[in-house]
Amino acid sequence: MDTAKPDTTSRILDVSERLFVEHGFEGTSLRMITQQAGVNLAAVNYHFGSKDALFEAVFLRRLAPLINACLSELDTLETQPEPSVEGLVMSFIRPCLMLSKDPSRGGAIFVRLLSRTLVENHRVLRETLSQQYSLFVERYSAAFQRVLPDLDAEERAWRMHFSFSVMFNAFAGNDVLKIFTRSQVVSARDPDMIVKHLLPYVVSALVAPARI
Amino acid sequence: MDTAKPDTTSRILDVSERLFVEHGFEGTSLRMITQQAGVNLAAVNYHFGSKDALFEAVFLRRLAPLINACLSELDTLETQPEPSVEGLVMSFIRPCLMLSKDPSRGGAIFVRLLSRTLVENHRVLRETLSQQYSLFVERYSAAFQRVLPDLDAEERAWRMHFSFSVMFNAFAGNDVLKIFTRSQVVSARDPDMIVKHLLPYVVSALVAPARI
DNA sequence: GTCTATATGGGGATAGAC
DNA sequence: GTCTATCCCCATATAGAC
Repeated sequence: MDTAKPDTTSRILDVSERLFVEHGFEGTSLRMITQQAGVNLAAVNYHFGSKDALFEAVFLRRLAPLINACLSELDTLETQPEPSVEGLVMSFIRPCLMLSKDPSRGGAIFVRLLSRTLVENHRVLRETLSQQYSLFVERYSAAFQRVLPDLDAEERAWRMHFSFSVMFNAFAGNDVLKIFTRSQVVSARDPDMIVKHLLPYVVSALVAPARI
Repeated sequence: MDTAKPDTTSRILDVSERLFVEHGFEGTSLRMITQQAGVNLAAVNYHFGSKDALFEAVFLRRLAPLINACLSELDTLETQPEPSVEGLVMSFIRPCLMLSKDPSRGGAIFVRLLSRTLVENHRVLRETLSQQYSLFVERYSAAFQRVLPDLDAEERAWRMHFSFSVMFNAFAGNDVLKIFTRSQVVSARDPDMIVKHLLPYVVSALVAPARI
């Protein structure tokens, strides 16, 4: 078993990922990071150049594999003669599920970080990443058009928007009802439990006949 | 027309609400707030005591009216012999819509702040507010049980969870797909447009027959 | 690559005059 | 209630020894 501690760069990335999601970008100091990573304070600037660049590196490490897994699922789906709505939804859920079950727990944390950074509307998502992965939305838009051809484009776009919203928040573990109650209504941490209820919910909403 | 500038306390609250949602709690300094509000740096500590207390005050000003509007809608609903799922969903949407259309724009900003603070998992939502408004979840849980009696409790809780998640994020203007594309898939800023598509989406998912 | 020491600036909070 | 001036702490970043 490999119990040797990873190199400095990885240790910083792992700790940063956790601290950024816990305290946010502004709320996390280099002192917290380097202390918990067991490295010297100057190490972040030596290895990454700045706190901003470190933040970006945290994303670049995990986002590409996630996107590529989704695109690969879409490739497979497109070879099928009659792709189902379930299949399309699962092409997004499956990679998220994979992340959520990451034994190192880094993946599960990353989805939360993505969610938090999205709501923070941070520069790294607005600029660096959005232009890099716009293909993702194009491919999914086309795929949704294929499985839901009877909806007009506007209604289809909204259902897609809502569906990604609920799926993403489910995996990020965002529980709106937590605002109003200490005890959670659902035990939203077991990924398989999430999917068991999430998939039928989203599919039902997507395939509902259009209102007149 | 009343063009007189509001008093110092209100000005600080208005500016804080906007800056907190824009830059987050940690990313907003008292210097930014007092400068934009056109008041002295010491004013925040004089009127609110601390930055933490100011943050809490920003919430307390708007959350109580929102909750009370929802509870009042539920009261009305419970006088009806056969409340519909649409009616129940609208009992949450209507007060959110009212906020989103607040002519001073403060309300619309507040929903975003609520969303951001939820994801930040800030102390003020975890401690101060959750115990104060746990009645909200109890009332909605009971109401969902009444309109969806055929679902088992677990499935109902999950559907309720997902529904609040998608509704709340819709009003907060959170667009997951923005991560991957500069241009938004939907023009998510017109509240009426949101509701026109949101209500059917949520209702379809809620009323779908339970899977075997 | 790693460390210590430090430069430089901004943060929240407050004392005390007006 | 409002202002100035200031305290003290912690932030990021870097210089330079090892």
